[in-house]
Amino acid sequence: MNLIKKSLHDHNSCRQKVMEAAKLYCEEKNLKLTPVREAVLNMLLNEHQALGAYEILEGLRISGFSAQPPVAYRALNFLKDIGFVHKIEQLNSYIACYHPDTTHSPVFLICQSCNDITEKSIDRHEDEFNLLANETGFEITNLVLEAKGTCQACLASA
Amino acid sequence: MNLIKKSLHDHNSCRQKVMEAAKLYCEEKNLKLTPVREAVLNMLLNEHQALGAYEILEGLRISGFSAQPPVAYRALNFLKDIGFVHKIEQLNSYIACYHPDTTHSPVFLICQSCNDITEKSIDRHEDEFNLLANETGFEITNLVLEAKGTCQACLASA
DNA sequence: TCATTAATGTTATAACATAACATGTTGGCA
DNA sequence: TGCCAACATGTTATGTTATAACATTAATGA
Repeated sequence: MNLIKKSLHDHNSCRQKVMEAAKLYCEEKNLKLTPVREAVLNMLLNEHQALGAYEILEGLRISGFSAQPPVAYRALNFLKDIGFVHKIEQLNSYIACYHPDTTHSPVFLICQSCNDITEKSIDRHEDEFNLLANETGFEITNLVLEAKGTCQACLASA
Repeated sequence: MNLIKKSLHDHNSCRQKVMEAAKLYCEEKNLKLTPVREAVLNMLLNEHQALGAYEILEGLRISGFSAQPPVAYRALNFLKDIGFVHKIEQLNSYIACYHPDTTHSPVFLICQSCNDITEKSIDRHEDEFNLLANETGFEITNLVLEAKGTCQACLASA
Protein backbone atom coordinates (compact mmCIF):
# COMPACT_ATOMS: atom_id res chain seq x y z
CA MET A 1 0.00 0.00 0.00
CA ASN A 2 0.86 3.65 -0.14
CA LEU A 3 2.43 4.12 3.25
CA ILE A 4 5.15 6.37 1.99
CA LYS A 5 2.81 8.73 0.27
CA LYS A 6 0.48 9.01 3.20
CA SER A 7 3.24 9.91 5.59
CA LEU A 8 4.37 12.71 3.35
CA HIS A 9 1.71 15.05 4.57
CA ASP A 10 0.10 15.81 7.86
CA HIS A 11 -3.10 14.01 7.24
CA ASN A 12 -4.78 15.14 10.40
CA SER A 13 -4.34 18.82 9.80
CA CYS A 14 -5.26 18.55 6.14
CA ARG A 15 -8.45 16.76 7.12
CA GLN A 16 -9.39 19.42 9.61
CA LYS A 17 -8.61 22.19 7.18
CA VAL A 18 -10.96 20.79 4.57
CA MET A 19 -13.70 20.24 7.13
CA GLU A 20 -13.36 23.85 8.24
CA ALA A 21 -13.48 24.99 4.64
CA ALA A 22 -16.66 23.01 4.10
CA LYS A 23 -18.30 24.53 7.15
CA LEU A 24 -17.32 28.00 6.08
CA TYR A 25 -18.53 27.42 2.55
CA CYS A 26 -21.92 26.20 3.72
CA GLU A 27 -22.33 29.11 6.09
CA GLU A 28 -21.56 31.58 3.33
CA LYS A 29 -23.95 29.96 0.92
CA ASN A 30 -26.64 29.38 3.51
CA LEU A 31 -26.44 25.64 3.10
CA LYS A 32 -26.57 23.21 5.96
CA LEU A 33 -23.75 20.83 6.73
CA THR A 34 -26.06 18.59 8.74
CA PRO A 35 -24.85 15.72 10.96
CA VAL A 36 -25.28 13.08 8.25
CA ARG A 37 -23.49 15.21 5.70
CA GLU A 38 -20.70 16.00 8.08
CA ALA A 39 -20.35 12.35 9.05
CA VAL A 40 -20.05 11.34 5.40
CA LEU A 41 -17.47 13.99 4.61
CA ASN A 42 -15.57 13.08 7.75
CA MET A 43 -15.52 9.41 6.82
CA LEU A 44 -14.17 10.20 3.37
CA LEU A 45 -11.56 12.56 4.77
CA ASN A 46 -10.47 9.94 7.28
CA GLU A 47 -10.19 7.15 4.78
CA HIS A 48 -8.33 9.29 2.33
CA GLN A 49 -9.43 6.97 -0.43
CA ALA A 50 -12.47 6.25 -2.55
CA LEU A 51 -15.40 4.54 -0.84
CA GLY A 52 -18.51 3.00 -2.33
CA ALA A 53 -21.91 4.32 -1.31
CA TYR A 54 -22.64 1.14 0.59
CA GLU A 55 -19.41 1.40 2.56
CA ILE A 56 -20.43 4.90 3.52
CA LEU A 57 -23.81 3.54 4.46
CA GLU A 58 -22.21 0.95 6.70
CA GLY A 59 -20.22 3.69 8.40
CA LEU A 60 -23.39 5.67 8.98
CA ARG A 61 -25.07 2.62 10.47
CA ILE A 62 -22.17 2.18 12.89
CA SER A 63 -22.41 5.83 13.88
CA GLY A 64 -26.08 5.38 14.66
CA PHE A 65 -27.61 7.08 11.66
CA SER A 66 -30.44 5.69 9.63
CA ALA A 67 -28.87 3.52 7.03
CA GLN A 68 -31.09 3.13 4.03
CA PRO A 69 -29.41 3.79 0.68
CA PRO A 70 -31.07 7.15 0.01
CA VAL A 71 -29.48 8.55 3.16
CA ALA A 72 -26.00 7.95 1.84
CA TYR A 73 -26.77 9.01 -1.71
CA ARG A 74 -28.37 12.26 -0.60
CA ALA A 75 -25.40 13.21 1.50
CA LEU A 76 -22.95 12.22 -1.23
CA ASN A 77 -24.83 14.19 -3.83
CA PHE A 78 -24.99 17.24 -1.61
CA LEU A 79 -21.24 17.09 -1.03
CA LYS A 80 -20.63 16.47 -4.70
CA ASP A 81 -22.75 19.47 -5.69
CA ILE A 82 -20.76 21.77 -3.46
CA GLY A 83 -17.49 20.33 -4.75
CA PHE A 84 -16.13 18.69 -1.62
CA VAL A 85 -16.62 15.18 -2.91
CA HIS A 86 -16.01 13.75 -6.36
CA LYS A 87 -17.35 10.59 -7.87
CA ILE A 88 -14.82 8.27 -9.46
CA GLU A 89 -16.89 7.04 -12.36
CA GLN A 90 -14.72 4.08 -13.23
CA LEU A 91 -15.02 2.73 -9.70
CA ASN A 92 -18.55 3.83 -8.81
CA SER A 93 -17.10 5.29 -5.68
CA TYR A 94 -16.66 8.59 -3.94
CA ILE A 95 -13.65 10.51 -2.69
CA ALA A 96 -13.11 13.68 -0.69
CA CYS A 97 -11.65 16.66 -2.47
CA TYR A 98 -8.66 18.21 -0.76
CA HIS A 99 -8.48 21.39 -2.74
CA PRO A 100 -11.98 22.38 -3.68
CA ASP A 101 -12.27 25.42 -5.87
CA THR A 102 -14.02 26.37 -9.04
CA THR A 103 -11.13 27.25 -11.28
CA HIS A 104 -9.73 23.76 -11.70
CA SER A 105 -11.02 20.49 -13.02
CA PRO A 106 -10.04 17.44 -11.04
CA VAL A 107 -8.02 14.72 -12.72
CA PHE A 108 -7.72 11.34 -11.05
CA LEU A 109 -4.88 8.89 -11.37
CA ILE A 110 -6.16 5.51 -10.23
CA CYS A 111 -3.56 2.86 -9.47
CA GLN A 112 -4.87 -0.61 -10.22
CA SER A 113 -2.18 -2.18 -8.15
CA CYS A 114 -2.35 -0.38 -4.79
CA ASN A 115 -5.76 1.25 -5.28
CA ASP A 116 -4.35 4.61 -4.39
CA ILE A 117 -6.01 7.56 -6.06
CA THR A 118 -4.14 10.76 -6.69
CA GLU A 119 -6.07 13.90 -7.41
CA LYS A 120 -4.42 16.33 -9.75
CA SER A 121 -6.01 19.33 -11.32
CA ILE A 122 -5.85 21.22 -14.54
CA ASP A 123 -6.77 24.79 -15.30
CA ARG A 124 -10.33 25.25 -16.33
CA HIS A 125 -10.90 27.36 -19.42
CA GLU A 126 -7.40 26.79 -20.70
CA ASP A 127 -7.18 23.06 -20.95
CA GLU A 128 -7.43 21.01 -24.11
CA PHE A 129 -10.90 19.76 -23.34
CA ASN A 130 -12.41 23.12 -23.00
CA LEU A 131 -10.64 24.24 -26.14
CA LEU A 132 -11.88 21.18 -27.94
CA ALA A 133 -15.41 21.76 -26.68
CA ASN A 134 -15.28 25.43 -27.57
CA GLU A 135 -14.37 24.62 -31.15
CA THR A 136 -17.71 22.93 -31.60
CA GLY A 137 -19.69 25.31 -29.44
CA PHE A 138 -20.27 22.75 -26.72
CA GLU A 139 -20.88 24.12 -23.24
CA ILE A 140 -19.42 21.95 -20.50
CA THR A 141 -21.15 21.55 -17.17
CA ASN A 142 -19.21 18.57 -15.87
CA LEU A 143 -15.84 17.11 -16.76
CA VAL A 144 -14.77 13.59 -15.91
CA LEU A 145 -11.04 13.04 -16.31
CA GLU A 146 -9.79 9.73 -15.01
CA ALA A 147 -6.70 7.68 -15.79
CA LYS A 148 -6.34 4.09 -14.72
CA GLY A 149 -2.90 2.60 -14.58
CA THR A 150 0.04 1.97 -12.31
CA CYS A 151 1.62 4.48 -9.97
CA GLN A 152 5.32 5.11 -9.65
CA ALA A 153 5.71 3.25 -6.36
CA CYS A 154 4.05 0.15 -7.74
CA LEU A 155 6.06 0.32 -10.96
CA ALA A 156 9.25 0.52 -8.93
CA SER A 157 8.39 -2.40 -6.68
CA ALA A 158 7.26 -4.63 -9.52
CA MET B 1 -32.73 15.59 -31.92
CA ASN B 2 -29.63 15.63 -34.00
CA LEU B 3 -31.10 15.19 -37.44
CA ILE B 4 -28.83 17.72 -39.01
CA LYS B 5 -25.69 16.16 -37.69
CA LYS B 6 -26.70 12.68 -38.71
CA SER B 7 -27.46 13.66 -42.27
CA LEU B 8 -24.03 15.20 -42.59
CA HIS B 9 -22.33 11.93 -43.22
CA ASP B 10 -23.13 8.77 -45.09
CA HIS B 11 -24.04 6.67 -42.14
CA ASN B 12 -24.42 3.48 -44.08
CA SER B 13 -21.00 3.51 -45.62
CA CYS B 14 -19.32 4.58 -42.43
CA ARG B 15 -21.00 1.71 -40.61
CA GLN B 16 -19.81 -0.79 -43.17
CA LYS B 17 -16.32 0.63 -43.16
CA VAL B 18 -15.98 0.17 -39.41
CA MET B 19 -17.38 -3.35 -39.56
CA GLU B 20 -14.86 -4.22 -42.24
CA ALA B 21 -12.10 -2.73 -40.15
CA ALA B 22 -13.18 -4.83 -37.19
CA LYS B 23 -13.16 -8.00 -39.24
CA LEU B 24 -9.75 -7.21 -40.63
CA TYR B 25 -8.39 -6.38 -37.21
CA CYS B 26 -9.61 -9.63 -35.71
CA GLU B 27 -8.20 -11.64 -38.57
CA GLU B 28 -4.81 -10.02 -38.18
CA LYS B 29 -4.73 -10.57 -34.45
CA ASN B 30 -6.17 -14.06 -34.59
CA LEU B 31 -9.25 -13.05 -32.67
CA LYS B 32 -12.74 -14.16 -33.48
CA LEU B 33 -15.51 -11.78 -34.36
CA THR B 34 -18.16 -14.35 -33.53
CA PRO B 35 -21.87 -13.98 -34.38
CA VAL B 36 -22.77 -12.53 -30.97
CA ARG B 37 -19.89 -10.07 -31.08
CA GLU B 38 -20.71 -9.03 -34.61
CA ALA B 39 -24.37 -8.62 -33.73
CA VAL B 40 -23.50 -6.36 -30.81
CA LEU B 41 -21.13 -4.22 -32.84
CA ASN B 42 -23.66 -4.01 -35.62
CA MET B 43 -26.38 -2.89 -33.23
CA LEU B 44 -24.15 -0.15 -31.86
CA LEU B 45 -23.11 0.97 -35.31
CA ASN B 46 -26.73 1.10 -36.42
CA GLU B 47 -27.95 3.07 -33.47
CA HIS B 48 -25.10 5.51 -33.69
CA GLN B 49 -25.61 6.34 -30.03
CA ALA B 50 -24.84 4.93 -26.63
CA LEU B 51 -26.83 1.88 -25.54
CA GLY B 52 -27.08 0.25 -22.14
CA ALA B 53 -26.04 -3.36 -21.74
CA TYR B 54 -29.63 -4.41 -21.19
CA GLU B 55 -30.77 -2.69 -24.37
CA ILE B 56 -28.08 -4.62 -26.22
CA LEU B 57 -29.33 -7.73 -24.51
CA GLU B 58 -32.86 -7.06 -25.69
CA GLY B 59 -31.53 -6.68 -29.22
CA LEU B 60 -29.76 -10.01 -28.94
CA ARG B 61 -32.93 -11.66 -27.69
CA ILE B 62 -34.83 -10.35 -30.69
CA SER B 63 -32.13 -11.67 -33.01
CA GLY B 64 -32.47 -15.09 -31.45
CA PHE B 65 -29.36 -15.19 -29.34
CA SER B 66 -29.22 -16.35 -25.78
CA ALA B 67 -30.02 -13.33 -23.71
CA GLN B 68 -28.62 -13.65 -20.23
CA PRO B 69 -26.61 -10.63 -19.04
CA PRO B 70 -23.17 -12.27 -19.29
CA VAL B 71 -23.69 -12.75 -23.01
CA ALA B 72 -23.99 -9.02 -23.59
CA TYR B 73 -21.23 -8.08 -21.17
CA ARG B 74 -18.77 -10.53 -22.66
CA ALA B 75 -19.34 -9.25 -26.16
CA LEU B 76 -19.14 -5.64 -25.02
CA ASN B 77 -15.94 -6.25 -23.13
CA PHE B 78 -14.39 -8.03 -26.06
CA LEU B 79 -15.23 -5.12 -28.35
CA LYS B 80 -14.04 -2.66 -25.76
CA ASP B 81 -10.73 -4.46 -25.39
CA ILE B 82 -10.05 -4.30 -29.09
CA GLY B 83 -11.03 -0.62 -29.17
CA PHE B 84 -14.16 -0.77 -31.32
CA VAL B 85 -16.49 0.06 -28.49
CA HIS B 86 -16.10 2.55 -25.67
CA LYS B 87 -17.92 2.70 -22.40
CA ILE B 88 -19.42 6.03 -21.45
CA GLU B 89 -18.81 5.91 -17.72
CA GLN B 90 -21.16 8.71 -16.82
CA LEU B 91 -24.04 6.94 -18.54
CA ASN B 92 -23.13 3.32 -17.91
CA SER B 93 -23.59 2.74 -21.56
CA TYR B 94 -21.66 1.68 -24.61
CA ILE B 95 -20.97 3.28 -27.95
CA ALA B 96 -19.28 2.19 -31.17
CA CYS B 97 -16.00 3.81 -32.07
CA TYR B 98 -15.86 5.22 -35.57
CA HIS B 99 -12.16 5.84 -35.79
CA PRO B 100 -10.43 3.16 -33.81
CA ASP B 101 -6.68 3.47 -33.56
CA THR B 102 -4.09 3.39 -30.83
CA THR B 103 -2.55 6.81 -31.14
CA HIS B 104 -5.52 8.79 -29.91
CA SER B 105 -7.55 8.93 -26.73
CA PRO B 106 -11.27 9.30 -27.18
CA VAL B 107 -12.99 12.31 -25.68
CA PHE B 108 -16.77 12.32 -25.41
CA LEU B 109 -19.03 15.33 -25.42
CA ILE B 110 -22.36 14.25 -23.98
CA CYS B 111 -25.31 16.57 -24.56
CA GLN B 112 -27.77 16.41 -21.71
CA SER B 113 -30.45 17.98 -23.80
CA CYS B 114 -30.56 15.88 -26.98
CA ASN B 115 -28.55 12.90 -25.69
CA ASP B 116 -26.25 13.10 -28.65
CA ILE B 117 -22.71 11.98 -28.02
CA THR B 118 -19.85 13.35 -30.06
CA GLU B 119 -16.57 11.52 -30.07
CA LYS B 120 -13.50 13.66 -30.42
CA SER B 121 -9.96 12.57 -29.93
CA ILE B 122 -6.74 13.96 -28.61
CA ASP B 123 -3.20 12.94 -29.33
CA ARG B 124 -1.89 10.33 -27.03
CA HIS B 125 1.54 11.00 -25.59
CA GLU B 126 1.30 14.70 -26.11
CA ASP B 127 -1.79 15.65 -24.23
CA GLU B 128 -1.96 17.31 -20.86
CA PHE B 129 -3.05 14.16 -19.08
CA ASN B 130 -0.17 12.11 -20.19
CA LEU B 131 2.18 14.94 -19.34
CA LEU B 132 0.59 15.24 -15.95
CA ALA B 133 0.86 11.51 -15.40
CA ASN B 134 4.44 11.43 -16.59
CA GLU B 135 5.45 14.06 -14.07
CA THR B 136 4.57 11.70 -11.28
CA GLY B 137 5.76 8.54 -13.00
CA PHE B 138 2.27 7.20 -13.42
CA GLU B 139 1.77 4.76 -16.29
CA ILE B 140 -1.63 5.08 -17.94
CA THR B 141 -3.48 2.06 -19.26
CA ASN B 142 -6.90 3.60 -19.70
CA LEU B 143 -8.05 7.18 -20.04
CA VAL B 144 -11.63 8.29 -19.48
CA LEU B 145 -12.31 11.77 -20.79
CA GLU B 146 -15.94 12.78 -20.77
CA ALA B 147 -17.65 16.14 -20.76
CA LYS B 148 -21.32 16.53 -19.98
CA GLY B 149 -23.06 19.67 -21.09
CA THR B 150 -25.06 21.18 -23.91
CA CYS B 151 -24.23 20.96 -27.60
CA GLN B 152 -24.26 23.88 -30.00
CA ALA B 153 -27.52 22.91 -31.66
CA CYS B 154 -29.34 22.70 -28.35
CA LEU B 155 -27.82 25.95 -27.12
CA ALA B 156 -28.98 27.66 -30.31
CA SER B 157 -32.52 26.34 -30.11
CA ALA B 158 -32.89 27.13 -26.40
C1' DT C 1 -8.49 -38.67 -31.73
C1' DC C 2 -8.01 -36.63 -27.86
C1' DA C 3 -6.41 -32.92 -25.11
C1' DT C 4 -6.42 -27.89 -24.70
C1' DT C 5 -8.21 -23.58 -25.05
C1' DA C 6 -11.72 -20.35 -26.20
C1' DA C 7 -16.50 -19.25 -26.43
C1' DT C 8 -21.15 -19.64 -24.99
C1' DG C 9 -25.11 -21.09 -22.07
C1' DT C 10 -27.29 -20.72 -17.63
C1' DT C 11 -28.42 -19.87 -12.82
C1' DA C 12 -27.98 -17.11 -9.26
C1' DT C 13 -26.77 -13.10 -6.93
C1' DA C 14 -23.97 -9.00 -6.05
C1' DA C 15 -23.41 -4.10 -6.38
C1' DC C 16 -25.11 0.37 -7.42
C1' DA C 17 -28.91 3.72 -7.45
C1' DT C 18 -33.49 6.05 -7.28
C1' DA C 19 -38.76 6.69 -7.02
C1' DA C 20 -42.22 7.80 -4.06
C1' DC C 21 -44.25 8.99 -0.08
C1' DA C 22 -44.26 9.80 5.13
C1' DT C 23 -42.41 12.35 8.84
C1' DG C 24 -39.78 15.65 11.20
C1' DT C 25 -37.26 20.33 11.64
C1' DT C 26 -36.40 25.02 10.89
C1' DG C 27 -37.14 29.69 10.11
C1' DG C 28 -39.99 33.49 8.67
C1' DC C 29 -43.93 36.14 9.20
C1' DA C 30 -48.93 37.31 10.04
C1' DT D 1 -47.77 32.31 19.31
C1' DG D 2 -49.35 29.72 15.55
C1' DC D 3 -49.08 28.66 10.96
C1' DC D 4 -46.94 27.92 6.60
C1' DA D 5 -43.28 26.84 3.46
C1' DA D 6 -39.02 24.90 2.52
C1' DC D 7 -35.78 21.73 3.50
C1' DA D 8 -34.02 17.54 5.38
C1' DT D 9 -34.58 12.92 6.85
C1' DG D 10 -36.87 8.32 7.43
C1' DT D 11 -38.61 4.31 5.13
C1' DT D 12 -40.33 0.93 1.83
C1' DA D 13 -39.90 -0.81 -2.34
C1' DT D 14 -37.90 -1.47 -6.59
C1' DG D 15 -35.08 -0.44 -10.65
C1' DT D 16 -30.63 -0.80 -12.97
C1' DT D 17 -26.05 -2.39 -13.81
C1' DA D 18 -22.72 -6.09 -13.46
C1' DT D 19 -20.32 -10.41 -12.22
C1' DA D 20 -19.32 -15.11 -9.98
C1' DA D 21 -19.44 -19.74 -10.81
C1' DC D 22 -20.08 -23.69 -13.13
C1' DA D 23 -21.88 -26.53 -17.24
C1' DT D 24 -21.69 -27.21 -22.11
C1' DT D 25 -20.20 -26.71 -26.75
C1' DA D 26 -16.98 -25.48 -30.59
C1' DA D 27 -12.43 -24.80 -32.65
C1' DT D 28 -7.45 -25.78 -32.81
C1' DG D 29 -3.78 -28.36 -33.32
C1' DA D 30 -0.33 -32.05 -31.60
